[in-house]
Order: sequence, then structure tokens, then C-alpha cells
Amino acid sequence: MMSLRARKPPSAHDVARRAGVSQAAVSRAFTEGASISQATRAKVVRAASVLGYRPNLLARSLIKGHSGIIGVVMGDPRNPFYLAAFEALSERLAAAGRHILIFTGEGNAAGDVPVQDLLKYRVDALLLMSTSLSSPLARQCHAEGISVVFFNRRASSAPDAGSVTGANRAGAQMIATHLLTQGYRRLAFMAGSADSSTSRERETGFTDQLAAAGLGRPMRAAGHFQRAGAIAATRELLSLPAPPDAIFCANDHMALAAMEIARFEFGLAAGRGLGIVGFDDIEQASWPSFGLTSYSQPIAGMVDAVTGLLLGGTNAHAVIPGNLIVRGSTRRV
Amino acid sequence: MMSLRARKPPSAHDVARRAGVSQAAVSRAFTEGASISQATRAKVVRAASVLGYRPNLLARSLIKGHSGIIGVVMGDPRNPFYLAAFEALSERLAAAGRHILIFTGEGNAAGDVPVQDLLKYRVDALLLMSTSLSSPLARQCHAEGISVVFFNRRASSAPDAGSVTGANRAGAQMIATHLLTQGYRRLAFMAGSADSSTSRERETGFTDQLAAAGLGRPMRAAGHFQRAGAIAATRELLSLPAPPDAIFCANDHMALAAMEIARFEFGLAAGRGLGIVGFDDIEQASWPSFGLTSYSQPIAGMVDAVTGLLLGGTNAHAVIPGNLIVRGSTRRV
DNA sequence: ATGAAAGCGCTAACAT
DNA sequence: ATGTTAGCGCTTTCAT
Repeated sequence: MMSLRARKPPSAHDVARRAGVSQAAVSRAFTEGASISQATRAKVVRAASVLGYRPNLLARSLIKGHSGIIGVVMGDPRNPFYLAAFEALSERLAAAGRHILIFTGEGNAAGDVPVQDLLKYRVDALLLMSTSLSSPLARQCHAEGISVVFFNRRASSAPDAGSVTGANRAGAQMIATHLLTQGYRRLAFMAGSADSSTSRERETGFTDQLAAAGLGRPMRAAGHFQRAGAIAATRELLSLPAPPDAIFCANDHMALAAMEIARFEFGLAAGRGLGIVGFDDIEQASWPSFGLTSYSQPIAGMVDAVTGLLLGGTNAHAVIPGNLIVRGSTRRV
Repeated sequence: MMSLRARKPPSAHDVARRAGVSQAAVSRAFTEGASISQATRAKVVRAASVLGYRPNLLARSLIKGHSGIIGVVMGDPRNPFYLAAFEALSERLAAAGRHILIFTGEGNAAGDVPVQDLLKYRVDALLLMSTSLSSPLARQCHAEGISVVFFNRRASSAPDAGSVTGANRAGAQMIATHLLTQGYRRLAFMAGSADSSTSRERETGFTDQLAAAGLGRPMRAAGHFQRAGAIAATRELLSLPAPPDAIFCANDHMALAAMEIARFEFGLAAGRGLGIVGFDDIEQASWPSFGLTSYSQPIAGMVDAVTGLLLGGTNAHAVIPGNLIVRGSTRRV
């Protein structure tokens, strides 16, 4: 191999020389609606294509003051819900000419190096998906004028950040009503993480609705929004002296695990043996192996809202309503 | 709430003024091993922290000639295998101070605008995960000196690109042998996409091994590496006048779908009714609902190799061996 | 419509 | 060890 180091890509200057025009003309040729004649633009375009020239967006952003880069911090990419949302978002942003610089890993706290790097890349906006970091980062960003949006979570500690969430309370209430209608009476709630507004809202919606129906507080165990946690929580609940006859899990990811434990370790058939409900309506919920009742979070709508907040710089709180999707996991017959 | 307008982040110049030093001193204060006294560095650091200064990596990359940004094109994030690999890669790269600018969507061809944008951001290297685009893009990149690496796929049409793949042939051969040992005789292969080297290698490994054992060509259907395709392919195979007694699916993602169709639409119990094998050993393969026999692709090893190629600029072809993981889906007893 | 020149925020070579 | 200067590749006045 002759050259480890790459020859540098051609610059606007190179193109200008080859086309016999000024470097500024090259810039104008690549700017929509700039005042330039067809003739010179043609010369520039040809020279550019011969040289394989492409404007350097990094240099441009230095002047323009924005990079076109959106930072996304994703705590738990294992959860299919976030994955699906991420995919949709990525495409929506690409259509708007923005691109995603991504940071994964639950370990990413605001003080961590990787997340600090994010700011150094001068991202135009920041989206926080399923992550525990919040207020310090959000404050830093706000100070530097970059807008922060929380996805599927709202942070009371970050007043200047926007958020997009599903209808957690309403959904949880519908779920409570549905379970009661189906005849379940010994109910349990499987929580996500303690510091998650999402889990708390779903829990209060659920318990409040039960209370309104004259029932006491449901049993409870925490699954921390993770599969391993959900497995442990399910075993805990089903090993109780008087186990529940239905469990509402704070999301589908945990609910799938709960279904498997119930079926394979406790021999409980879905629906008849034990009612299980999730939240999100991820793709797997509809797989024949599961048939999980869930409250749908409409990804398209949520992503639309996110995109609006991200690009608009607004710090609003959008709540996107969904629907209860009833499947076999809560049918007693 | 007073200023909608984002005040620009502080520059090295601002810090210099406040610290009473030159702007170059600020640069040195943030450069490991630069020749600067403790005293001035301290002054700079204090001024910087007061102002909330952070070096602008975009500006730096303009000079250094590299951005620290790695472009990743991911075709099908629905496949858990790529997702898991992506997550591991993201963390590995972050540890090395690099970050990922991501492009998703199967529609991303080399001529597409989004992927062209990638080049404009002057990514240091490009990783192609599960996508059909290849030669034109790879050539462009090579011309501009940015190295291209294919993940889980090798492109004969892009000679200058590196690649990291699993042991497709060897794995497929082991799978063939395993199925024969278990007593299956009417075998079928479910292909991925026609233009995928991965699918082709797994197919030839499989068929060659069967031939070596004196069997004819297996039945065949194409699932295109997608769930919907796999469902259709499974129905097709199982509706044959003389259906197979075992199917080797080119990846787990399709194999899970095949298991469900076999069980829920054809009433075939895993293993006894119909043998099913996948490839990748994704997490779900081990879930009790599935128990899918698979050939593992060791993500950690593959990601190590990818990282090496990406950062080293080498265009080697790494083949990472895995293991046959036998589960219930191929146990006849 | 076009070119010359200034400058975005930074690093590196060159002084001192 | 520190300041000065010259760019990196681009957009944007400002002339013409």
C-alpha cells in the first residue's frame, strides 16, 4: 500500500481554478437561489464533477452557525420501541437535511466524556431517548442555545427542555378498566425505573383508576424496563402466597418477558391463566407467540412532534394519544 | 425566556481575553502534552469553565484533516443482530474518541441524497451494515481516501473496501451436518437476498455439505432477510406436496418467523414436527418461546475487527468464527 | 453577475 | 513558555 494518508478531497479553490472562476463563484454555484449566471454555474458544476468536489459541510457550519447535526442519546437500544422510533426519526430528519450523531449506552451520564463530546460537535439540537441523564446536560445546552427534547419522558428538573410522550395516564386508565371488565381482580403493576416519569405516570393512572373502581392498591414489583429485571419481577409476583391474576407491565419489553416466565415457569396460559398487558405496542406484541394486549404509542405521530420541536427550537410538551389494542393475553375465554 | 435567539457559544478568543492570554494559549491548554506552564493552563481552565467554553471540534477538524466522525449506513435496524452489533460498535468507538453519524433505511442507495451528505461531512471512515449499496459509494470514498468497511457482507465489486464477516461457509456446513445427524432428511434452505454474499456463502456451505453426504439439492425459498418475506417463504415451503422436515434459514430474524408460522399455522412443533435452524444467535433465539438452534456470530469479536479496520484504514477481510448453538428447534426427541 | 477580501474557531509553524 | 501569523474550506459583505 502506497499511501496510508488519503489525498485531501478537492476544495472550492481547486474547482475555481479549474473552471477559471473565483472561489466565491463556486460557493454560489452550490447555493440555492444565489445570483449567478447559468453559464458560470455550468462551468463550475462540470469542473466540480470532474474533480469529485463536494462542499465541506464542516467548514460551512463554522460560518452558518449551525451544523445540521442532531445529537441523539439513546440509553437502551435493546427496547424495540426506541429502536423503531429511532429509525423513523432518522429518516424524517434525513428528509429535512439533518443527520444524527448518536450516543448509546446507559452509562452515559451528563458528566461522561462521550456526551460532552456531543456539545463539542456543535449539534443543533439534542434528543434524549430513554436515558437517565437530564438536568445538568439540559441546562448546559440551553445555555449554549441548543434545544433539548425528551422522548417518551419528561423531566421536571429541566424546565427549558421540550418533550414528547404518549398518553401515559389515559392509557393506563383504559388498561385498568379493560382488566376489570375482563374480570381480573387481583391486579399487579410492574414498574419501570423509579426515576422515570413515564413509569410513574402509568402507575398513577392505573392505581387511580382502580381506586375509582373501589379497589385497593395493586401489588407491585419493579422491572427497571429491562428484560432481566422483568423476569425477576414476574417470578416475585407469581411466587406470592396470593399471586395476581393479571399484571400490567410498564412497557411491552418487560411484558414479553413476563409472558414467557408465566408460561414456561409457572405454566400459566396467556389470558386465562394470567392476564398480561404492556405499553407501546411494539411489533413483537402482535407476533402469534405473544398476542400481547397493549396501549399503542403512535410512533409516526411522536416522531412528527419530535421533529417539530427539534427543528423549531420550541420547548413545548406534546402528548400523543394512542389506542388500546386488545389481544389474547387478556382474554379470559 | 428573554432570548429566543441562541447566543453563540464562547470561542477560544473569548476565553483568551478573559484569562489575559493569547488565543493560542487557550488552544494549548486543551491539547494533551502541549508546551504550556501550569500557571497559564490554570488561568485558561478557570476562564473556560466560567464561560462554559468547549473547543469546537468542527473547526478543529478543518485543520486536522479528520473529523472523528465515522459514518454508518444501516439498512435494516429491525434485525436484532445489526442492532446489537451497532450498539457494541458505538460504545467501542466512543471509547476511542470517535462518534457515529448514522444513516438508516434500506432505500439508501449510493446515489441517494442522504448518503451523499455523508461524504460532505468528511467522515473519517465508512461502515456499511446490511445494505445493498456498495461499489459506486465505495469507489467514491476510496478516491477521497476514506476507508470503507463492510459488516457481515463482502463486496467483490469493491476491491478497496475491507470487510468483517462470520464464518458463513463453515457455520453452514456444521448446520448441515447437525441436521443430518439429528435424522432430518428432507431439507430446505431459506435464502436472504440474492445479491447478498452472506446468503450465498451460507447457501453454498449448506448445499455443498449435503452433497458431500450424498444428498441432492435442498428445497429453496427466498425470505429476503425480512420477516414478511420469511413468513411467505415458510408458507411456500410447508405447502409443498412433499414439504421439508427441516429448514435452515439464512438468519435468525427469518428463522423466528418461520418457527411461528410452522407452529401456529401448520401445527408443527419445534424440533419434532419441523427442524429449524438460524444464523447469528441473536438474543431472542434463546428465549423460551423459541429455543432456536443457531450458529453464533460473536459480536464482540466482529466489532473489534471492525474497529480495527475503521481506525487503521486497512482493507483486510476478517472472518470471525462462531459456534453451533443447539437448542430445542432441532431436537427430534 | 462576479471577484476581492474578511472572517467563522481553531491549530501549527514560526518567532521570541 | 508564550505570542504572532498564517491558513483549514467555506459564506458573505462589499466593490465593481
